[in-house]
Amino acid sequence: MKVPSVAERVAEELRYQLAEGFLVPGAKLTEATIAEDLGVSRNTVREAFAELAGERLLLRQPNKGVFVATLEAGDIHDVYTVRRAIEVSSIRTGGSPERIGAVRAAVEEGKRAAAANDNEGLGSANQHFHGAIVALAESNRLNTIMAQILAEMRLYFHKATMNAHFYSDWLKENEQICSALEAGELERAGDLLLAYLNRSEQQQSAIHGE
Amino acid sequence: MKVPSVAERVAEELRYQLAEGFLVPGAKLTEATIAEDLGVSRNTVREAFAELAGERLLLRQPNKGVFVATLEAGDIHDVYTVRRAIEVSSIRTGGSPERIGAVRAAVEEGKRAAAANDNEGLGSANQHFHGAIVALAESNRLNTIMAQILAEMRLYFHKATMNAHFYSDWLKENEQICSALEAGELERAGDLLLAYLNRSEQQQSAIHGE
DNA sequence: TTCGCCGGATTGTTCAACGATCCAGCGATC
DNA sequence: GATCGCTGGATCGTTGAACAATCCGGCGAA
Repeated sequence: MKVPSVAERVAEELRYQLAEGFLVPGAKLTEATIAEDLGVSRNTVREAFAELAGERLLLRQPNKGVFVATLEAGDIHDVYTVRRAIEVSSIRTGGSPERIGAVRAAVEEGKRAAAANDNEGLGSANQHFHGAIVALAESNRLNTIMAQILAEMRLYFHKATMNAHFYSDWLKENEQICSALEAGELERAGDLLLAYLNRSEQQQSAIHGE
Repeated sequence: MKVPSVAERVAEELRYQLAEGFLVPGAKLTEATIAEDLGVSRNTVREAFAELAGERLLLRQPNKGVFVATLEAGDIHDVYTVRRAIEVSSIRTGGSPERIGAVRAAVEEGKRAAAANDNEGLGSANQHFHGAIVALAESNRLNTIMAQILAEMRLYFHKATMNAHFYSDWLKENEQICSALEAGELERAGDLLLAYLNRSEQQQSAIHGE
């Protein structure tokens, strides 16, 4: 029976287009255009913009317009700093068996995607994996923070910048991390995860502007 | 020369009133009333509401209105889970001498407030202390997350719930943490900070609903 | 007492308008 | 030929009014 508000649906549609890469970083979004395209009022678009700007997906420049967020110098390090903080902290809490099961499920999802040569599926499986790790901490706030970070990464590090062998390493590593977690070796799981995040940051830095 | 937008100023005014306790948790904010009080349009108020709702300071209930956020069951644990993740992680990065100096400055600020019996000052000094710790990591995103968490805590754990001896313990502890940080004993500093956060959570849980 | 309906109040959304601000282009000046 | 300043058009920021949808409290009927 619940019907999300129009503004919410507009935000959702924009989020989708951002994740799919239909809107590339730096692109300008004109209020009137979006309003007309989606058959909605300019004020409503405005509200959606405010929401997405709060999530750092859009950048609002007063009197100039809103633009799809672009990667500034230091942003990569910034994002990974947040991930190190919340992912490592979360995995070290251990988590309930159900939550650990969700992590395992994400690992298996990745294996299936790899077997099917589904590059797209590999990406989302990896995101599910890291989302499941944060979920171990049972904190709504951490979960939403992580969801925003993952949305940012989908935007910045889009399919174009992702090649297949990029994921292949992760699979083995995710498996190791998950095994350590299941075995209760929280210290080791945290160390493995931290090492992965550090290496991933290096790779991304090397690919992008550096 | 930069003039923040009207919506931004409205949001700022509401943030102030929330921090000062003029607006208590659970209170209803009627769009028309706020608009008239601040001499601003209803649409503008709406935009400010959206922003504050994104910061979890206000809760939006569709077709019912916006209310000052209230502490739900599990929220205390949730907030402290976030703090443990980002504060401990930040302090373990060490940080530049300038940033460490900022932490030291916050400690001294607390001492002065204690000497002057300035209860109000003690509270903000403590917030500066923890903000400075997060700033060690040099991450804009972590800083804004922490700022939001601190705003939430100002709202929930307001002066009324704070008594003087609540702070007195912290002073010595902050001093110890800061000393360990200055000495480069990052592990110990992190452990001390973690212990403090755990104890603080227990205290708050005991005071509130439990 | 409980149920259901009604009216007032508030929200969700749209629309039209106007001043403020920015930007590109163009001409004038050095 | 390059720089400066102006002008016009486009877009944003904000307002005010309007109307449907929804919620809430109260009142009457079963």
